[in-house]
Amino acid sequence: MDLLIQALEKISPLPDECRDAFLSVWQYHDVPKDHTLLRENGIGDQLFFLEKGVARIYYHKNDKEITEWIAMDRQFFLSITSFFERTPSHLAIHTLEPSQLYSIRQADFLRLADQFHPIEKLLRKMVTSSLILSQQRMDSIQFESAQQRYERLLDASPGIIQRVPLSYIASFLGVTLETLSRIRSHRH
Amino acid sequence: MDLLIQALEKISPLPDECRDAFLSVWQYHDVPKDHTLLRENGIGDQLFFLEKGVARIYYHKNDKEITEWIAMDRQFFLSITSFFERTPSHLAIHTLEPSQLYSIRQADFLRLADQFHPIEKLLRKMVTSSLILSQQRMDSIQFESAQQRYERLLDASPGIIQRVPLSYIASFLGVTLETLSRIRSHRH
DNA sequence: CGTGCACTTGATTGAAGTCAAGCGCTGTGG
DNA sequence: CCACAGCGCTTGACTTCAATCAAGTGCACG
Repeated sequence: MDLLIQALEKISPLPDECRDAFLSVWQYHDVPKDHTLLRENGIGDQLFFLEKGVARIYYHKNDKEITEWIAMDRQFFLSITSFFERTPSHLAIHTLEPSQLYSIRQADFLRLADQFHPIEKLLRKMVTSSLILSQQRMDSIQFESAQQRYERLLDASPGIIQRVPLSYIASFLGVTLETLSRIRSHRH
Repeated sequence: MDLLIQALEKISPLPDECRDAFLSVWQYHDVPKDHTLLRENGIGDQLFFLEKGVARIYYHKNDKEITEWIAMDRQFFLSITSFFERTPSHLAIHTLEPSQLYSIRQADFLRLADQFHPIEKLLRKMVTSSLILSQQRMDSIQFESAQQRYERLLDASPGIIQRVPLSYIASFLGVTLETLSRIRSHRH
């Protein structure tokens, strides 16, 4: 649980008494590669912390699979679209490597936030960073070419190419697999 | 100040003692049409509440003007990009009608959030709704045609066409003025 | 009565999607 | 041990949506 605690403290420090209450509502999962952690069961209202491994959040939209997020070691991640009841049907999480991760239910998080000011603050900061990421991604989709988005991704997550199939990366970048392939061939 | 209080209470109720402290840091502005409220002065880290009127937040990106948001009566609005120090240079706010509005500095908001749990919660909820909006908009940009985005806007803000020049609406929708014009001519 | 602004219309271009075929592994059954 | 099936990725031809560039219209106001 050390890595989780560290990551939390980095966002916003928690006094001991509420830290214990908070940590107790996280669930640990140790799963193999290609494991489907969540599947269309309506319980997508969770926040995750990936201690080690690679995971992918995706959902279906008009029979197409959309990769909403790819998380790697020591990242928090959530399906923004379903954490806040705008639930797209069919949310799923799927590991791409053997992974260890923690999850917390939204309801538990909110209950503790009501009870403890520092947890409310932590939550606010987490939502804020999600918002910033969301804006950056929107900006990227709106104003950058697929080429630039790809280069930005390589920059932000070096090594992702080795660990994640291109088809998922393409979907995450919002382009087709063919387009991604062409981007990769034109620039070395 | 009644409309502001009402709008705040609707998001998250505030006990009297912190409500007074909170309200005291809001600034009132009563400005004519075509008034530039903020202009490239680096003080874009503000949240606004538009009591009455129409306002537009925009910034410059490679010499082009990007309309980030158009707010109408009784809406909160902020430049997400600059409220959280990802500051794009040259943020500006501009009224499109005579308007009455309130503003609060980010620093004041944060200070009071630290002091009062209910204000922290209010802030968290506001950031959360921004995040949801941001996601919806991203989704819209990524998966919908310009046509569909336009129709969605008409739905969400009927009357906006009468009150806001098409060039701003086009920029807000992420298309050129010409494209918007064609969209409008093809469908009634 | 022009000058400019808000918008429209037309012609051309470009980025990415779609459909379709092909290539090179890897793993499994005969 | 080979053969072929399937997956992951590439390549090619064609289409589509929206950007760009370039005129043109019509109205508002000084």
